[in-house]
Amino acid sequence: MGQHRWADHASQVLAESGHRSGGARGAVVQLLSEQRCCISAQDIHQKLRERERGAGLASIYRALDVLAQLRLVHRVDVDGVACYEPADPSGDHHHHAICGTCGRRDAFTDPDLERLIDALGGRLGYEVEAHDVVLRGECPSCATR
Amino acid sequence: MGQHRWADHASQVLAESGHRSGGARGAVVQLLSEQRCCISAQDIHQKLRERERGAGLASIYRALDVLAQLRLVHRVDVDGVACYEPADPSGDHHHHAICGTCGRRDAFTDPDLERLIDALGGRLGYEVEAHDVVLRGECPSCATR
DNA sequence: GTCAGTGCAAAGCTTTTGCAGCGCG
DNA sequence: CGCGCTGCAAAAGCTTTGCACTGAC
Repeated sequence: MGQHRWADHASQVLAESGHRSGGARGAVVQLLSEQRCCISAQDIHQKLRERERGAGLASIYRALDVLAQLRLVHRVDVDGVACYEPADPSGDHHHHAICGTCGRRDAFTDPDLERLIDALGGRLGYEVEAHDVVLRGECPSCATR
Repeated sequence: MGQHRWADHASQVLAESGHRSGGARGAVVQLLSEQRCCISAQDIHQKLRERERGAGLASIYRALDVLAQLRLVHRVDVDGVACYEPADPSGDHHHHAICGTCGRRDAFTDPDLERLIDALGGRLGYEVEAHDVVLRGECPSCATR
């Protein structure tokens, strides 16, 4: 999905659910829409400070909390810290490969994987609402070095 | 794998790598071997205190750290807290389904899933060392209630 | 004007680290 | 009888909460 589309979609959903626009939360939405992969609250804080528009750390956490409850972002825990990324409203989503050496994070999708996981939920009797897959190892750059 | 076998295996690997036995770490290994699914450091602390053999929280974290580095336990992050479980020395492993309502954790295995994930690593160019799959939703008990 | 949103500071949690003493090998 | 292990306490993150103020509607 295009970045702008998500940012617009998010603003719209926020407005429809009675939230006000502008301010710190707007900056968070804007920054999130530009990310290629998931990002932590601390990283958001720092990146916003590098721009003209700083924001309090607490406001960032509160904004992310609201966005997560509206299902506009996904939360992914990476090594004990919470990372967030825009959620595709169409339901498409991806998973992550994380390099243990350089910290690089890559996203990938796989339809077979999704089908398999759906089937698994049924087998277990679980009403599966979400699922995460994380691969850990060395990224192509680090592996050949 | 049987519980005793893992506890014995762990003790043996610890001894072979120059670690001493007994004490807090022994209690952690013993407790871990009795668990059906992953458990957090805080839970270990509390369960050990309920028995005769308490252990300092710091010692538990240090023990888990050593065990993880020797690949005797797997670390799984659940909602921002680290959980640990015995690792099968034969390489077999399982994944987790977590109920968002009651907190129940179930383990499951699936050979197809393992194969698919191995193939994915190759496609991405990653040297995959580990992977985690987490299903979130409602367990059979909560879903029908 | 009202009330959600914001920023700062303080508190809460999990996890890590420093250090002195104990005890296994 | 040395050095690893332990426990306590303090410190170091990440995240949440309290409170007064600002600004959107």
